[in-house]
Amino acid sequence: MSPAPTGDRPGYLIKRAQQALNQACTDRLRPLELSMSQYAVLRALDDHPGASSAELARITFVTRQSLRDVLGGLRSAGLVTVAEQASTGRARPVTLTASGHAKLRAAEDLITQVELEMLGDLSADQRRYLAELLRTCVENLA
Amino acid sequence: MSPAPTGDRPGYLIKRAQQALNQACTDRLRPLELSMSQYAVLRALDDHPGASSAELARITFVTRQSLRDVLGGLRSAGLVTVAEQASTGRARPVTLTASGHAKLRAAEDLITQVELEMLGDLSADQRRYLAELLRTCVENLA
DNA sequence: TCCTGGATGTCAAGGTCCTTACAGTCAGCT
DNA sequence: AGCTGACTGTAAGGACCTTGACATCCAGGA
Repeated sequence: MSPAPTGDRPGYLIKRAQQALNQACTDRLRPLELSMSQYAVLRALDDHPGASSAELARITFVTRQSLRDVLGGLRSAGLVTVAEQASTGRARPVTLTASGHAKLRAAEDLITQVELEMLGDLSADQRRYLAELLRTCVENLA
Repeated sequence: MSPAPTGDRPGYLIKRAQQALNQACTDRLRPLELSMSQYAVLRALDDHPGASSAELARITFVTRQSLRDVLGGLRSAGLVTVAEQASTGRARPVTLTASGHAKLRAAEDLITQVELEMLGDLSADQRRYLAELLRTCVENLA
């Protein structure tokens, strides 16, 4: 039994797809001066208003320390604000600013378009099935 | 038309799957003192013996500069050697050492196992279909 | 022959992410 | 009250990746 060729392995294909998608999104987001990491945090913040840094880290599946780096950029860009006072414990709520909201909406349009291009002429059934298979993969690894 | 929930978007799922797979592989490779980036280069080098640094960069879809960083680690770990003399132009062939080969074989076994876990009880048809859909996505973005 | 374009290697700087480590805060239990 | 454990924020250092820039080498055409 010879192993499958590199280009046919599921791991390679998933990495490859994510790489291509990330590249395409990064390119589209460049005019907005927004990185994919920053976009992910804005998105998480929109879904969970007032979340703390640690919460955002869990939501985006990175460490608190990584998120701190990204949050610094978002703060200095004026897209988010961090409360001075902790709500509970040491956790300080982070909130989107008006320009943060605007930037997010603009970014979402671009990202949505890239996703549509990626899916191309796949049928609704195929799209659902792809999502289903990927969810299964994630669950199997958890 | 409200946009799809974040967790249902294809982009999110692909990123999520890659993140989970990468995490699992990184954990398994830790005992070997080998990173996923290093594994990718060893694999590319096994498929393309004597490739130059720039060639390896193209194969692994990163920049020459990125590959240089990874190659430094592989060199100091004694897993690869870089020819002193350029073969043509400035391109110097990189080759796997004996311990590089051994390390790669050990790593491949671990990675293969992780991939099998990820696919779980998916049928052969489902696996082929997943690969097919991912390939289509990559092509649509190219 | 010259010289222009393409490819390669390299340096520098910045962004994102990780591990390891430490300090402050709170809830629950003794 | 005092302690312990869990959570949060912070810091330092390293790995990986990017863009931009520069020098070198080779092939092909004016």
